[in-house]
Amino acid sequence: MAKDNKKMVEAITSMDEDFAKWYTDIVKKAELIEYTSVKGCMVIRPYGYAIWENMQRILDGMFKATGHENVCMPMFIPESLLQKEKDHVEGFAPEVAWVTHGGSEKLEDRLCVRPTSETLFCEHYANIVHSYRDLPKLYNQWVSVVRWEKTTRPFLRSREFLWQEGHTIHATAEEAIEETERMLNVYAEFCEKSLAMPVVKGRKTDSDKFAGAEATYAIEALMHDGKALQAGTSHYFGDGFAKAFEIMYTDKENKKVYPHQTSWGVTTRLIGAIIMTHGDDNGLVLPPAVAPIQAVIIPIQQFKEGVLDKANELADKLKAAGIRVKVDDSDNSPGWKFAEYEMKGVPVRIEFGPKDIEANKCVVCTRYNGVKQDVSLDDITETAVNMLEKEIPEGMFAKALENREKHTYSCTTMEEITEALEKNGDGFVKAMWCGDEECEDKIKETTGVGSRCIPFEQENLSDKCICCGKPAKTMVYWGKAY
RNA sequence: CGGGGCGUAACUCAGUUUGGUAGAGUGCUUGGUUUGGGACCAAGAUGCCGCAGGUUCAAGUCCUGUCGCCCCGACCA
Repeated sequence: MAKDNKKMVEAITSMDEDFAKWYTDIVKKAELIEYTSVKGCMVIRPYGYAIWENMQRILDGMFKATGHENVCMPMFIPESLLQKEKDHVEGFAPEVAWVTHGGSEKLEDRLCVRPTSETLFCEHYANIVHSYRDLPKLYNQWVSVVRWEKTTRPFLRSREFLWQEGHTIHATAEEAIEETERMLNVYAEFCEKSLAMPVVKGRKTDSDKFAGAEATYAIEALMHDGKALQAGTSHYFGDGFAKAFEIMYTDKENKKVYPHQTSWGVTTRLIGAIIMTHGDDNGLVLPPAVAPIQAVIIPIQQFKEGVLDKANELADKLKAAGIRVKVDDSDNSPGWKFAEYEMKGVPVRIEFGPKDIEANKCVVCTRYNGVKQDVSLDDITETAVNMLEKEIPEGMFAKALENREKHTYSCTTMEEITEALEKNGDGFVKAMWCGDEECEDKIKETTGVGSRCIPFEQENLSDKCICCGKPAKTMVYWGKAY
């Protein structure tokens, strides 16, 4: 009886039973976040924040390697500045938070808390860009932004969230377009290599474009429940913002011309993406590259002479190889610890007790597939490094890719879409499209799936639009989205 | 913004139908025994029953209002 009660308290809801509940169970029980008294604003706890710090470190290195510099813009935007670009303000105004008072005094011009910083960068660029010699500027910032969302969910949609926003300005359209693509590729590489999460690269349809952009590119990932998640975006602005903000430079021919801009971003939503891509009914499963703890050592019969000492020695050995390792010498039972670190998604667990010491080995268990094996202490460093750098990320990627393939359906009629979704569950639908927004809307209305992106990797499934039957222009990925 | 659900201990919840001393399990603290899949025994500490009014001799329970959170839709990273 006591045992049943315990299960009720400790267990997480299974994915099949209620995916949304499973998700919130995980973010709470893996100690990633805690709710606060402000809706949509969460405490990112040390374990969750450490994941973000690891993401930051890797991405920031990639940004620096591609020539970018970090800056920091203010968090307030005067209303007049936000309104300079028409589409932009229309897109964001409905969800901005306003500061109306300074102390007890009402502000003449109210200030919005940045929902994104295009306008701030533009104002700044107008001041510092004068000559072709000033270009390009390849800037990025790591900050938080605020969007007053109605429906909020930890990591996936919060009112304040952490992100990086890159903002670049270039002499030519070609250069800016190249930058847009480069950064999308950086994101894709990061997701696939560091997060072991397969993504589809493509362009957004016009109806789904960023407010003020000429073209929006995105990487789309498929979550375990068959819903799509936009994992990163990269926008090409052309010279639209430059015109609105009067940014001009003098070119080599001594003519005043408009520069071309881009922006691109990823957010803490990626943590949500990891949860929903790799997680299982035992909890979180973290890709080694971003796991705060990569290997946890669980001493067995730790009260016995020498066990803890040897465990710490083993930890030191692994640390020396650059592995983030923890020895859990708390007085919880081994079984409790197994469950705890599974919940927290630690990629590698090492069980280590008297039997192992005697046999000069340890028991290594990999989180993503649950496989347990004996490894000689002579080989443990090499084995662990290989697991963390190669075997686990590759295995996780393959598993995620398999799930995506299983839930990707090529369809040539509307009925096929409905059938596929009903029979196999939500997922990506590949179908041809004429390019007409009316058809886009109609497909969503009748089948429930919206356009996710026009993938760069095109396939010719048919010559006709799945909706109207007119000649098709492109193949589109459709899906239900987060 | 529409629909649904919920606010009682740190957590999960019972108690509300029919008003009458504030409950359980888990967790926490202390001591002991345990340790290869969420161990066991014993002793403890913990409550503005979301908030504000009202009805009543008496309100966690009834009435009115209000705030918040979660889930599902529509929209958005």
